[in-house]
Formats: sequence, structure tokens, C-alpha cells
Amino acid sequence: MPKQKVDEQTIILEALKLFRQKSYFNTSMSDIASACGLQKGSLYHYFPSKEELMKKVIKEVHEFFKTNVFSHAYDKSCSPQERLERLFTSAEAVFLDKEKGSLLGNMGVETALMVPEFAELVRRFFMDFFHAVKTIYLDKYPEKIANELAERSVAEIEGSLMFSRVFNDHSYLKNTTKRILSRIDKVAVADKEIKETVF
Amino acid sequence: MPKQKVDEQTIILEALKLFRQKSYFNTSMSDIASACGLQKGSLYHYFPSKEELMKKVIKEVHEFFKTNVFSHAYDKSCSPQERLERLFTSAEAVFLDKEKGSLLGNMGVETALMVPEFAELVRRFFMDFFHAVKTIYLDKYPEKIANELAERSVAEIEGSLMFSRVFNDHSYLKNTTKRILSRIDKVAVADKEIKETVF
Amino acid sequence: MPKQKVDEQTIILEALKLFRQKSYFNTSMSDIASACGLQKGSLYHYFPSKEELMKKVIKEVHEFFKTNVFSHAYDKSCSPQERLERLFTSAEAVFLDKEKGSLLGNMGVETALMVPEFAELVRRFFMDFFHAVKTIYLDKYPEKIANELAERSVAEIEGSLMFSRVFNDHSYLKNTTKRILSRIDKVAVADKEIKETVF
Amino acid sequence: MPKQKVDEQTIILEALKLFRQKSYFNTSMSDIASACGLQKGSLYHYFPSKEELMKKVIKEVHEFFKTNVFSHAYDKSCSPQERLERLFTSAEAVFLDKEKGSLLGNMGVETALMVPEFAELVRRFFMDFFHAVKTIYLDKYPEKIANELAERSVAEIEGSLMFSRVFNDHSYLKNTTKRILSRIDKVAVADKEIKETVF
DNA sequence: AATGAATGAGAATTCATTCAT
DNA sequence: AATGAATGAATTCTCATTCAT
Repeated sequence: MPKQKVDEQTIILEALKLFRQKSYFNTSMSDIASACGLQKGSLYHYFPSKEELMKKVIKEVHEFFKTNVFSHAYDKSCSPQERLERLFTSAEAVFLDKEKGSLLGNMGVETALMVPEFAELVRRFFMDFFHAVKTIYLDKYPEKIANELAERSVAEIEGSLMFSRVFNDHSYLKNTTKRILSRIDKVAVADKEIKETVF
Repeated sequence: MPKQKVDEQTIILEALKLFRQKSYFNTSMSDIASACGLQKGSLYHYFPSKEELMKKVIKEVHEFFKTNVFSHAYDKSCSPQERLERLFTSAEAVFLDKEKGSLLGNMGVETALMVPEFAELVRRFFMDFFHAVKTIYLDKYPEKIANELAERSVAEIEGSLMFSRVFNDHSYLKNTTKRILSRIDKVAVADKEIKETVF
Repeated sequence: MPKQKVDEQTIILEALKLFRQKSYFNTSMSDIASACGLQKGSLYHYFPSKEELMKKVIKEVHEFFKTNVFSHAYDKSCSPQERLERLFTSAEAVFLDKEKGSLLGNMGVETALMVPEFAELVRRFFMDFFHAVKTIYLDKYPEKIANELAERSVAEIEGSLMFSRVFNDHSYLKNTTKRILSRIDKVAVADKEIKETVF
Repeated sequence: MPKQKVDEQTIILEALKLFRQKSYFNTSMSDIASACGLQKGSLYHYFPSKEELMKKVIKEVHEFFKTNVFSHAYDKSCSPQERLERLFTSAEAVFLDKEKGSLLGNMGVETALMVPEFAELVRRFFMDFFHAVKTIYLDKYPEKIANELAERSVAEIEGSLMFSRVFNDHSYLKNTTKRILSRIDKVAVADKEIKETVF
């Protein structure tokens, strides 16, 4: 009578860890199975294919960000500055975390583009990310500027995350986080004209 | 048929195209061979392994950027504004080009991190990119600001390139290019205090 | 068909047969697989590589000799003559057997020398062979002579086994076995001086 | 106008060296070509196939032994002892020589057995070896004993050569050579009865 | 004579997936 | 639920051989 050794969530998290470390294509079902203490055949009880597992992993990350990162944007009890700070500080923490890590931070994007179904999920993730950031800026800026600031901030974050990986140096991401946060503070006092020209 | 069908350069360019489209891990030597009209064994005449071929591909892209993109930064006959414009405009063109395309724009970074030898080559590419951009900013700003502006600009470019891919929409990259170019013009007239706080 | 078709031992023995017939380098994993009624990929369930399989094969032969051949040397209930006879008679039987056969009799030595890990295993086999033969001789002769007799006997056996193969004629090995056995009988009655000079 | 870079003999000798070091199956035509400073295609000007090259190599070794080793057996100007000594001393020198080396000493026998045409050539080599040794013994012993002594001596030489390789220790072969030589000296004075029983 | 490009068959190995137990 | 044996297609790479120049 085989006892249940793991649950779906465990497998998803182990797979996430491996996909981040070694990328989707470099991670075999065997790798995932042994990380879970299972035989590879057993994974197919939980997921019908490697692709479906990957989709669940992407969704898991998305959910995690929704709950732990993007949510800060909608916390009306805080000031825009505070919300922005919480959002980017928590994002940074997740991106640099070795466990949860940024599957969608940058790693995985390449992979995602290979499989149309993945691409859609990744798009949704970034749309939520944009939306959250934009929501905060809307408290201070008109639509157009909020939109641009959001796009720019997320792009900078993603780009500097990539550099942090390539150069194996967290400071790229950390500096970017700081810069984005200082921007809202300082800019807040600047007059509209400067805002529109500078950004 | 022992008649020469292709040359090394052709293979490198065909491989580049495929690596961009399908990523390194998803592209087989067979794929590359047939793209070149060769049998797969024949590739090994030119490159001792898939890894060596990839290294040549990365170097090819790097050289292309040196010659066609980064070089604009060092053209002392132009104003900083012009140089920046030429650099980012040409970069944008290459990144969005379907042929030459941005193997190192974003695609390939994931792959690169899997293979230490690739990672080193990718690092060199980005260091050259940084250096070129920073060189331009140094004509207008002190070291520290130039450095930060360079880091930020390249990060924004990379991040928005990723969005352009994910959303299959060139405008992310194009808007970023525009924003970076307008920044140097407008900022130039702002006073030092603002410069230091805003960036 | 996920039903077990073979076990490790079967594969080892099939591989042994093929390695003897066609040598290690001339035998493909495909050959072994089909001899076992498996697809070639399936072999990798049992052995991580062809080399590891070969090592198991060498060890299998070694164990077989230990149990069925060398063991006679240590059977203190028999006379030295009887032990020697049993040892070489059983060795001969194994060497000439088409199934178990002499992977290490001579075949395989060439191969073994190509792969350092194999070489070590082959050395151990011959050291055990030497030791067994020497142990018998020690019952009748002083150390030095026992040692030399053992070395010589094993060398003669190996050399004549090679001839038996090259000329496809068992009598080389059979004559050598006879000669070695007659030597201990006759020599036993000769006086020490002759022993020392003749051998 | 392509100039002749090598001659057949050079290729044969380079191939011999490689076949000894790495065995026939582990040596590629490419290896041989580069050892000769040629491209692999060029080898086919001299030999229609790898097999034909190997045959020439075996014949070369055979000829070398005929001229430099076996010939001593037929030098009627020397005593049997001297002839035996010269034959085995020169054989030992060749077997242990890193250049000329014993392709047929033991290495290569395995390979030879794979290809019927090689096997025949190897048989001829050993028949000549036997014949030479037997010719010497016939000067002192009757046919039957001479035959047996020859078989035994050559078998011992081959067996101990194998050990010298396996244990990477020349002394096995050297001790065997000494033993064979001392045998003819000492035995020569023994009376017929002992001769017939001891050997 | 020499080259070197090209071939195509075949090698070892990997891996997602299936399925009887 | 879990196993682990089996599959078969795909992958990287090797190599003897051919042949136009």
C-alpha cells in the first residue's frame, strides 16, 4: 500500500527551485523526482506532463507575487511612497532569494518564449506587475506618466536583475530598487514641468 | 560531394538565427546542419562541438555590436547627443532585426548562465556595452553620474527588450530608446542638484 | 512493456559473451541490448555507462574464477597435486567454454589496458590467480621457487590460451595444462639441486 | 604541385606506433594522418582502407622479426645456446621497445582475432616464431621434445609479456627470458630420462 | 600527391512518457 | 500512490571513406 510521500505543492516548489537553477530544458523529470524523493514515474500521478508541471510552476510564482508583492500596491492604508517601497523591497527579496527566486525575473523568460502556452502565462505575470506599479503611481501622477513610470520601473528592475545574475552581483538590482524608490520621493516635490521633461 | 558548400561564417550566422529563434538547448546540430544544407556530421569539420560553435556565435554578435553599435560612442566628431542617439538607434535596429537579432539582448542569457564559458563571454559583451554608454555620458556628467546613467540605460534597454519579446510588441523597446535619448537633451539643462537627486 | 524482461545478471552474462566474441570496442550497447531482447536505452536502467557495465563484467569473471577455480588452491583437504589439478583443470574448462569463456584469459587484456580503471581490475584478477597457484606450490617448495613456478605456470597458461585462440586449436592450452600438472608430480621426487637448476 | 610528404614506410611505422599504444580500434585514420603530418584523405593514396594498412603493419612487424630476431635461429655459425640467447634477447628488446614494440607480442592479438584476414597473418607470425625456436632446440633434442620446448618457450614469452604490460613491469618478461636461456644450458647436461619427465 | 569538404552510418547517451505491479 | 522497467525518439559526436580541386 503505497503511502503518499509528497503533495503537489512540494513538487511544484522543488521543480521551481530546479528550473531556476538549471532552466527548464536542463532539468529532467528525473531530477525533479529525486529532489522530491520519488521515482520519475511517480511524478505523472500529479502532472500529466513536464509542460503542465511548468505551467503550474509559473502560476505558483505568479500567485506568490500577487499575494506577497503586488498586494502592497493596493493597500490603501499606506502612502504611495510606502506602497512603492514595500512592493519593490519585497520584489527584490524574492528575486534574490535562492529558494523562491525569480523564475520569472528573467530566467525562464527565454524558455517561456519557446512554448506559446508558457508565454501567455508570463505575459499575465508581467501585466499584473505593471498594473500594480502603475496603480501606485496613479496616486501621484496622471495616467500617461504613471504608465510610463511603471513600464520604466519594471523594465529597469528586470534589466538589472539580469545583470545581477550575469555578473553574480546583487548590487545591480539593489541600486535599481533604491533609485526607483528615491525617484518617487524626490520627484514628488518637483513641479509638473520638470516631471514631464525629465522622465 | 566534396565541394565546399558553406563557410564558417555562414554556419555561424545560421546557428545564430536558430539559437535566437529556438534557444541554444532547443536547437540541435541537426537543425543547424540542415539550415546550412549539410549533413550533421559535416558541422564538425568547422567546429569541434556545439559549445565551441555557440562561443563563436556569441563572439560574432559581440564583434558585430562593437563595430556597428558601440563604435558610435567613441566617434569624437559627434556631439554626445548624436553619439547616444546613434548608439541606441543602431542597437534598437539590431535588437529588433530578425536575422542578426539580439541573441545577447536577452535571449541567451538564460542559456549563458548554464555554461560558465558562455557566461564569461556574455559578461564581456555587457561590459563593453556599459563602457560605450558611460563614455558618452562622461562628456556631460561626472564619473559617478555617468556610471549610474549608463547602468540604468542599459538595464532599461534590456528590460524593455524582454517586454518587447514577451508581448511581441516593439514599442516597449522603442519607447525606452526615445526616453533615454530625450533624457540626455533635457537633463543637460537642469542644474546639478536636480541631476543628483533625480537619477 | 513495463514488465521486467531481464535482470542485471543476465545483461552481464550477455555482455560477457559479446565482449569475448567481438571485444569491448567492437560490441555496441545496441548489440548487448538486442542480445537481451531490450532496446538500447533500457540498458541504462541497469548500468550508467558502457564502462560501468564492462567493470561489472570483469568483476563477474573474477568472482567466477574465485569461486570455481582459485578456491581449489585453498582446499586443505586435498594434496597439492590434487589441488593443482583441480585448479588448472577447472581453469582450462572455463577458458575453453564458449559461454563463460576467458574474457580475462587473454581477450580483453588489450582492451583493459586502454582504460585505466579496467587495468586495475585485470591486475587484481591476475594477482589472485598468481596467489592461488603460488599457495599450492608453497606446500612443496620454498618461497622463491614457489613464486617462480606460479609466475611461470600462469604465464604459460595465458600464452598457450592465446595460441589456442589464434590457431583455433584447444590443444595448446590442453598440452600446457598437462605439462604443468605433470611437472609437480615428477619434480616432487627430484632432489632439491635439480629443482633449483631446472626451473 | 603537391610534393610527396611521406612514404608508405613512414605511414606504416607511425600506424604501428599508434596501434600499439591505442590498439587498432581506438586509432583513427585521422590520428595516423596527423602523426604523419598529413590530412586523413591523403592516407588513401597509400592504402585503400584501414584494414589494408593494418595488414601491411602486421607484415612489417613480421618482416622485422624475421630479419632481426628469427634469423638468429638459423645462423649455423653459432652454438644452439648462443642462437637461443640471441633470438630471445633480441625478441625481448623488440617487445619492450617503445617504438617498434610488440604489436604482435600480445596487443593486437585480440584485434587480430576480430578480422579473419588479420588472424591469418598473425598465425603466420607465430608459426615462424615457433619454427625458429624449434630449429634451435632440434640441435639438441629429438623432434618431440624440441617441439614441446618451442611451444612452451613461446607461450611463456607471450604470457609474461602480457604480464609485463598489465603490471607495467618489464621484469616478468626479463625473468622469463633468463629462465628460458638457463634451461637450455642446464638441461643440456641432464640425462635423457629427466629431460623427458621434467618438461 | 595532397587537400579538405562532405558524407552517412553508427556510436553512446538522455529523457519524457507509459504501464503492469 | 508509488514503483521501476521499458520504450523509442532524439541528441551529440565519431569516423572510414569519397572525391573535386
